[in-house]
Amino acid sequence: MLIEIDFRDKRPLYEQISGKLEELILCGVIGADEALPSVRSLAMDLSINPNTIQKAYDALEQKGFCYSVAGRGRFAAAADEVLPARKQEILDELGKVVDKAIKVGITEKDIGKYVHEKYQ
Amino acid sequence: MLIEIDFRDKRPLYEQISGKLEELILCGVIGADEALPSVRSLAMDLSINPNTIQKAYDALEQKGFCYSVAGRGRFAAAADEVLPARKQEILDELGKVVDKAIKVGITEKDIGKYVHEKYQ
Amino acid sequence: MLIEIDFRDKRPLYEQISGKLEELILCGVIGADEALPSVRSLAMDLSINPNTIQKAYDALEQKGFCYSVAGRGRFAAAADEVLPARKQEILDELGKVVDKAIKVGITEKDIGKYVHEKYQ
Amino acid sequence: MLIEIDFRDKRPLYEQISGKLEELILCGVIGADEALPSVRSLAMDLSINPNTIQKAYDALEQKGFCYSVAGRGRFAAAADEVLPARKQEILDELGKVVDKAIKVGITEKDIGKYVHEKYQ
DNA sequence: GTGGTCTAGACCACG
DNA sequence: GTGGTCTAGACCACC
Repeated sequence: MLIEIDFRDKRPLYEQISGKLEELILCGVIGADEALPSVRSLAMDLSINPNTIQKAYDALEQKGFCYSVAGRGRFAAAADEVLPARKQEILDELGKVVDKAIKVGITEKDIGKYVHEKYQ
Repeated sequence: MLIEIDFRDKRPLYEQISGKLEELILCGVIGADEALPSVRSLAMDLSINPNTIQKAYDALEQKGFCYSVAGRGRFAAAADEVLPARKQEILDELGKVVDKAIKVGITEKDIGKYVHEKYQ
Repeated sequence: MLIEIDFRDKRPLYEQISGKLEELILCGVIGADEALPSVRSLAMDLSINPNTIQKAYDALEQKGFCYSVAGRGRFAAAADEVLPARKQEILDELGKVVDKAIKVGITEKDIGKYVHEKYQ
Repeated sequence: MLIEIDFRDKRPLYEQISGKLEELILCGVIGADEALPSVRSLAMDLSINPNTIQKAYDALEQKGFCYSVAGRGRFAAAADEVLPARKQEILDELGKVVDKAIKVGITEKDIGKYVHEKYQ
């Protein structure tokens, strides 16, 4: 699988996992209506308690990144459906960071330069 | 006092407190070598246990935002001494957000526009 | 366990504990990613309050000697990751002592002889 | 006066002060049987509580660095009388640091090189 | 079970 | 009065 866990990461495991899956869905690595690995198989794969995977999937579904069909499994939502919300989420985050930057006297130009480098 | 606590905030109390104090010191509201409120008095002020304040102050001191003198009290460090580190910290944070933005297809131009609005 | 507490020692308990653990990790007695005793169990072991152990572990983690995983426990960092910093720390300490020695007229040769004996 | 206080120093004030005086006496800046400043004048000088100075002088006298004459004041001991003890004290300290160095794998050669630089 | 946070109340050294 | 350490016991999220 494409998911790797970083045990040093301070975020809870389930959040790491759901985060990774969000990415995979958004980037199209997991296509629309494609089946996600079952709770048990993914748990085996990552050597992690199934409860934790369950929690990750619950969070994912709650955010609209996948849907479950009773008795059949879980399937990815279409990237287009969740992308706009996700974009807004990121922009909000960006807003907070910029606020902090302004407070300590980082100029708009500094940020522009820094961002530009990232896009190279 | 200039510190207020938000009990709905998910962050631990001590982090909220040390965060606020960081700001106040960085922005010069608390000048270099100015005395910070004593552990006990701030605890009374915020109706919070002194141990929690102590922990907040410990974190603050560990980051270099203040220093303590036995029997005398606690004093703010000069803003200049900690500002550069703080700036870098914020830029790093910015970097992470931009990485996410790139991943979901937000363009550099979008970010630039968004940032520009913030600076108005 | 390999940790013992000396109540005559003037250093605070948490410092003694974190100090001992630093040693054990640096010398490889506790290998990389090996689990450290849990806060509660070590507290029982040493007949010490869990909060004190927690504080010791916090200090340890802050210095990079271990990392914690929520719900799983605490694990030692690789010795290689922290050894260089520790070496520098010791050399700095050495520097201070040598400065004092110079001030009172101890010769380089005296020190050399003294150090040499230690290495026998 | 030649004494300066560093409020960021974690050592208690009285220890800083007695330490500085020890140095001055050992290096001969304050000659044998020379009068030390009175408690009150030194307290004024450093803007410090006289009790603190008193404590520093007590420590100094207890270590043999000075002696007091009732009604006349306090006078420095001869450097020769206290030097040997002080030298041994420093060598002991050196021993502890070297022990630590050995434990983390610093070689005798490394130490030699480091010490040599200090003596340049 | 684990780590993390918080409260309550005590004691110490320092100034 | 100040900061610092320690104990006792509680609650939470995570696994």
